[in-house]
Amino acid sequence: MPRSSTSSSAKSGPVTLAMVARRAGVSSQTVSNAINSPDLLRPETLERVRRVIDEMGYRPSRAAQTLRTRSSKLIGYGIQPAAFSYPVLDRFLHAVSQAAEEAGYRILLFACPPGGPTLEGYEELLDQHEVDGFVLSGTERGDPRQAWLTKRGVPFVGFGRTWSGRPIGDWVDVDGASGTDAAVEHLVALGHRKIAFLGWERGSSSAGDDRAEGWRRAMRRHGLPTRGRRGQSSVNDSDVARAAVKPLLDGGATAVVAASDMLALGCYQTLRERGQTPGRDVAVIGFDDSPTAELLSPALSSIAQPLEAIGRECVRLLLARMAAPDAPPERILLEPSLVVRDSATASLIAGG
Amino acid sequence: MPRSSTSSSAKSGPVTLAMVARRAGVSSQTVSNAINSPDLLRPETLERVRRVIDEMGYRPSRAAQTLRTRSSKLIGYGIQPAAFSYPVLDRFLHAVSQAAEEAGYRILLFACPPGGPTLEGYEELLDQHEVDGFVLSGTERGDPRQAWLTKRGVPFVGFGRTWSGRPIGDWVDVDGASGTDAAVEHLVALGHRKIAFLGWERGSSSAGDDRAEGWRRAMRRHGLPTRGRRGQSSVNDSDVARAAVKPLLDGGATAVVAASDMLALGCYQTLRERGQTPGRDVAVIGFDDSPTAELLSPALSSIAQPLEAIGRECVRLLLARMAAPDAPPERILLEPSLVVRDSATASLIAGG
DNA sequence: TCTCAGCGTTGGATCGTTCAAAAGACACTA
DNA sequence: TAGTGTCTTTTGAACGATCCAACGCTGAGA
Repeated sequence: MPRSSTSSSAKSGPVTLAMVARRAGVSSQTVSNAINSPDLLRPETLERVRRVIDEMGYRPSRAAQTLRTRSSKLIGYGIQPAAFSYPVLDRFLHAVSQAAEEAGYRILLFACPPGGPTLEGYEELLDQHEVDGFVLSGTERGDPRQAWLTKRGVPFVGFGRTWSGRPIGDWVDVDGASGTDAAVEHLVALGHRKIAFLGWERGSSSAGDDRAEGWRRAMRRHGLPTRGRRGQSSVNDSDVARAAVKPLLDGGATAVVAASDMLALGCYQTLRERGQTPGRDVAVIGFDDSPTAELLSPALSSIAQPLEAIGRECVRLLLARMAAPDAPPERILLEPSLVVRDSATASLIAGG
Repeated sequence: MPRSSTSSSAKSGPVTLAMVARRAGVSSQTVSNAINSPDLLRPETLERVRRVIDEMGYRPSRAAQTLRTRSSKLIGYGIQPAAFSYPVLDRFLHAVSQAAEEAGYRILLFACPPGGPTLEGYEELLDQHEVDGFVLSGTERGDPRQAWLTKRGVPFVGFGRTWSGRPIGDWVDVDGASGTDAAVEHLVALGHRKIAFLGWERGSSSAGDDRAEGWRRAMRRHGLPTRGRRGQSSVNDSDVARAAVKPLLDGGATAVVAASDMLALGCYQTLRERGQTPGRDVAVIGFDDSPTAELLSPALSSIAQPLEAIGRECVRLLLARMAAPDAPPERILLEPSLVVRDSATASLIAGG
């Protein structure tokens, strides 16, 4: 019956390879092989060693493994202050952690200073050999991290494309354009023609531009005009968001696709100020499917990112990069999915 | 001029203590002392060693330090799947990371399985000597973690009280009762008398019961009846939340204090269904001050937790416990602050 | 008959750091 | 001059794992 190391090693400190070896009557290298390359052992030896490992509750010391193999089995993730984070960060972190663990890795969190990530934290972690690689997120135009990590030969994967210049390194991203495109399709099917887009300032956020592009191309495909239907808000200001909606509504828009749930909320507010009801007078679709979306009244339709898949792919690409540093870069574009709720179900054709 | 290890060690691998020692003309122990106990060196030697360290961009290897000192300088945090997390987790994690870094520690994330944290992940991390201690959160009645960690002599700190039986270990918590008490005070000052509380099922969440208690005592202090004014919703179901609000409104409540922003949102919805306007017809105050609170219309008043202070205190208590394993436990109760927004500003007295 | 690759295992060196204790330098006293 | 004490630096040995080059033996191929 397996026993935890607690009881077996109560007085004598941790159980080591050598202790297991002595008890099993083999050398410590054999025990090491039993764990790392079991096929090298004769089946009966393997069985015996394994039994002793279980009996003694042996677990290899990560510090010693790291020192010897020069691999910490840790993946660094720099967490940014709240202002820059996004509403489903917790789900993303859980997904990445889970995927990492399945591959024997863990996530090391470190705090990025406010005002955008600097290289300092990354450099320290690397110089101390504390991590094997990084997962980046919140990469924007002019972000120096990818180029710097590439130059140093450090494995990394971005959640989010590299937007500036030619692409650097591996990344996983969500096809935001495809999401807003699908949103427009859904609205057109409901009978909407005057569909506006509420995003951020042009060029201020690459993901935002991408989402705008999906709207634009779907509109064009249906022969619908986009002029005067694109509203621009600043990133973190709900007042500006509310103001930006007004010209869209003045222009007679019957539906609004927003680049985030926060912007969609701004849209809700402006509608209410005008005595209109979101979902009935004007359809609204958000982006991110944040937890509050389904709690709003009316419940907010939103474009959901496949976070579990994102986490899985991030880890997969990162491990592949570690295994083959010179392999050609791999880029994964995942499809988001439109979650339809009350804010975008009423049909314009049937009248409502 | 300090140079990163990149350039100095481009071909020869990492800069080690021995390399610094050779270049500085001292033994490696002296270099170690220069870093860990500078007062042992003669000032001029110290100066010389330090210059070489800078020149070569030397940074000690954490793995080697960990192996030798048996301290990884890592703090474990088990992240739970989204359903159990709470809306300001990202800010909490950033705060803890930051505080940890200032003390030379980092946060190691690991994924807890859905359905509540198990001991397995904690045991593995400990047996492998991967972490020095833990920060726990989401502790509820019957949570086995504190007792188990205490028995094994592992340092930990809870964000959230231990509720079952007598208290175990150190913790940092927010005085939820004080928060809801203050909310009631604020509402009373506005002229409200019929103030309801919307919480979770009695006993299902200890923090929820605590928040209810603050409401009850403040009501009692003002001689206001609480009977029939406490609504109970289940934890993660917005339909139930909406239903639970109805009897409260039927009872003539002019204000609702909710145990979370999500519940407050359910309250918004029910009000709208009845053609009433939150903030004008019925005042609403939420809890957590999640990012969406200020984006709602009307902007939701909410009780904000001092997350930076929480992170700081968590780290402080944890380090203190590591330094003195047998010291009496320390418990910190922090005051939340009421953030007043449009959902609770209209005075009942002046009429509105 | 001789060479040699392969079998499963072992001993020894090594990763980079810190700890404990010894050694050297130097001044001061007897 | 030898002895004592203080201050500074060095030496040698861990810490716990993995990598490398053997070990002695067997059977196949030349």
